[in-house]
Amino acid sequence: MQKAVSITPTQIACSSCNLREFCLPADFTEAEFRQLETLTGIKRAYRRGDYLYRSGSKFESLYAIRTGFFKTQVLHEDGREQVTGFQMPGEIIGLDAISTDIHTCDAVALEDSEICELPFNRLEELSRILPTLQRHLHKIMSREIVRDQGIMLLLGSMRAEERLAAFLLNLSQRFAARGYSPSAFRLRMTRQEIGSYLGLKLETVSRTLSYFQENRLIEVSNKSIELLDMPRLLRLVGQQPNAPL
Amino acid sequence: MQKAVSITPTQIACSSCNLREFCLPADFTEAEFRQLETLTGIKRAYRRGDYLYRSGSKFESLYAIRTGFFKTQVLHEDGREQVTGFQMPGEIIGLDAISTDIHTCDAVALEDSEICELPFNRLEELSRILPTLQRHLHKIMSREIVRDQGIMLLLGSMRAEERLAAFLLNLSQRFAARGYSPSAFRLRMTRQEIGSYLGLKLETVSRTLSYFQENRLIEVSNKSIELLDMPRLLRLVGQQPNAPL
DNA sequence: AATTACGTTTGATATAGGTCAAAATACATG
DNA sequence: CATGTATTTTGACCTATATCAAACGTAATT
Repeated sequence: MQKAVSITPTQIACSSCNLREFCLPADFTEAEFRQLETLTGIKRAYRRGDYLYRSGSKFESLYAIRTGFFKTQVLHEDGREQVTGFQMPGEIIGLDAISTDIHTCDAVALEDSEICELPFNRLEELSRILPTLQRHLHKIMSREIVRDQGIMLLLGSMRAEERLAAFLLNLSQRFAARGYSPSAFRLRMTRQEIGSYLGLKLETVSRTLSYFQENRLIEVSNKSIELLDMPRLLRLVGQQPNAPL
Repeated sequence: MQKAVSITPTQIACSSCNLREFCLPADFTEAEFRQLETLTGIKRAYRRGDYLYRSGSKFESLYAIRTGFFKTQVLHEDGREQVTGFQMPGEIIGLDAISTDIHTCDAVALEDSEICELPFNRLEELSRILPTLQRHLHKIMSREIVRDQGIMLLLGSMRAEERLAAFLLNLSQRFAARGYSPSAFRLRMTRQEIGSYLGLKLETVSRTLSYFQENRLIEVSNKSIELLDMPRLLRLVGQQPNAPL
């Protein structure tokens, strides 16, 4: 993460928290902003491997990622784990816990990170006063539902190559939205974690990446990825079940 | 669907819409109820196969299912489809569309059904006035996110038998919550649709059901299912990857 | 009641991805 | 810097599930 995002007027007020998701298309008035600022509360730093919260812990706040990278995972009693997402700056985590006031997944820092805690009660109060904020909160939750549907489609009906291509393109697009290169980036997660997210074994992830490289679709070197042929990657994702590379 | 759900005082006010999800633990005052009732708007009937909404159509309302059964599905450009859920009375559909004001999936009636349309603007207005309703709406959306995480776990790390056992137990539990038998019910969907939902081919669904039957876990006859051995089904779900039946 | 369309079951066979294992590489720690 | 630990790659082999195909039921339609 080197380059900063261009800050539009509407983003200044909460740029301290990098609340991309909250700030995006919001058209708050000056007065509303001041209220919003009372919300953007405690900031915290996390080291790689630290848990932001654990499954089972009490829900108090949503968290906006300022810098760094997180993963969320649900654990099955028998020890199997499923990575449910990778989150980057500007994204909000903790939405699952609203349902029961108990977190239903773990959130773990994949690198040293800073987050901004958003006490949920405060957020609800404010969103009763600020319809724009209310709408925004709803959109964020709905977006998460849509994202999950996309993952179901991926897990339920794509083969390994498509899953991996979709994964890389998704990261690419999210980096681009943050002002970073869409075609060259560093993976923050292990092959194992990618595999868990995509419903594949780590060996399959590794093999498929190698295969993409042989075919000049990407260039991989450990965690460094370069997307060499986006059009072909895109075609791969929207393809018939057994289309050739 | 033959037996009605027992109606608690808090459920009377909106029982006309069977808004189980909204009514569950809500402790509204008399006055609040009257306001809520202004919301529960248009009721509509759908025939089997009818679309409640389609992917791409404009978002106006959430829908509460009063009677009947629906499925939601997302379509991939190449024609592949993924069933993302089966919904029964008292459940709310349409949450995905809040994100962009456009529906991102289709909702199709699996049998003749009645729904109750909840204009979303009205719902947002009301939930600014009624914190209980606001909280409730948030919980419903969050619950959907949690449900989706569960499906990711299922699709990403369970094998066919576990998926199907989890599916049957989930239906069982939801029927039970509505006052119907948890152990004998009729599937409203085809093997094909079950397969799509579980990331399996219809033949695999059929074979696995037959296998369960041979092992006296269930009794299947076309769409009629009877769960004969819930404890064993439960054990099957929470089991090591390759545990024996 | 006969006809047709649709859904389900079952079998035989193929294959994508899993499993197991070993070597190679990167990364962290004293 | 050296040493140990974790991650990644690659190979050989295996298995769960997909695919293809045919027969069988069931439910709508004439």
